[in-house]
Amino acid sequence: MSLDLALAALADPTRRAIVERLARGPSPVGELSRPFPISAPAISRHLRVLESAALIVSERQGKGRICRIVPETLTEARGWFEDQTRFWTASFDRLDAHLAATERTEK
Amino acid sequence: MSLDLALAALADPTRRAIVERLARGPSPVGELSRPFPISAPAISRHLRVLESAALIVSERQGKGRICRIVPETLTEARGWFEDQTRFWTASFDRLDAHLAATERTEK
DNA sequence: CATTGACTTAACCATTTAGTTAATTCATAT
DNA sequence: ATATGAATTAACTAAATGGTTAAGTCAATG
Repeated sequence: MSLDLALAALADPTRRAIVERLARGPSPVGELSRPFPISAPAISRHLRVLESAALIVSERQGKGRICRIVPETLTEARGWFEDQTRFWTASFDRLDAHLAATERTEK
Repeated sequence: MSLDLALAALADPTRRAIVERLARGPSPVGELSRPFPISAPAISRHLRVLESAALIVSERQGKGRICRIVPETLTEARGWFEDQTRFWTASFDRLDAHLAATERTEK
């Protein structure tokens, strides 16, 4: 997975809305595009961006095309945030320790 | 917080590296920029992007400027991913239930 | 087998982005 | 008062992005 591609893809509100929709279950392209006031080609390109970021996959189904989410990619991206917030928590703990030590020293 | 701004900011590998560094503790700009092969103005603009996304704050300190992370913003962004993966888990559960129901019916 | 429906590709445009070098600000040290 | 150091602002360029309309693909249907 490329975190670059995933985060860039998710930075766009239209694409994020599409992902939010797909997290609730698969959907054909036509239905996905319904809520948005932009042209079909615009949606098509958003989907391609999401697909090259491996956030979704799609397959033909009759005339149309059905999209579904790739949960693993979302999970991996989530992992980055968890790592960072974990580090921060650790720093916070170290700060606590430092303050405690300082206070002890200054007594 | 704007998830748009936060994710767009974090989509760039240089900025993500800066955040990773700052998650471990505050740092002056000069030290932050050391690992990167780009000019000082380029770093300066990356920092401004991070700051307008509320991912970091900075304050003057003598000649230079010190940056520190804003953990809340990272936490809120993480929340989005948790929400989505939670929904996916729920869908998965529903699929389980559906399959179970189907199997029951077909028996 | 021609038509229709559902998308995608092509070609184009305006805006944003990430980088550059040169000039500027602002606080300390001489 | 001036020079030095740390970083930012200005001005510019090349590439990427998100939108448009018009044309093309491809499976199902009449």
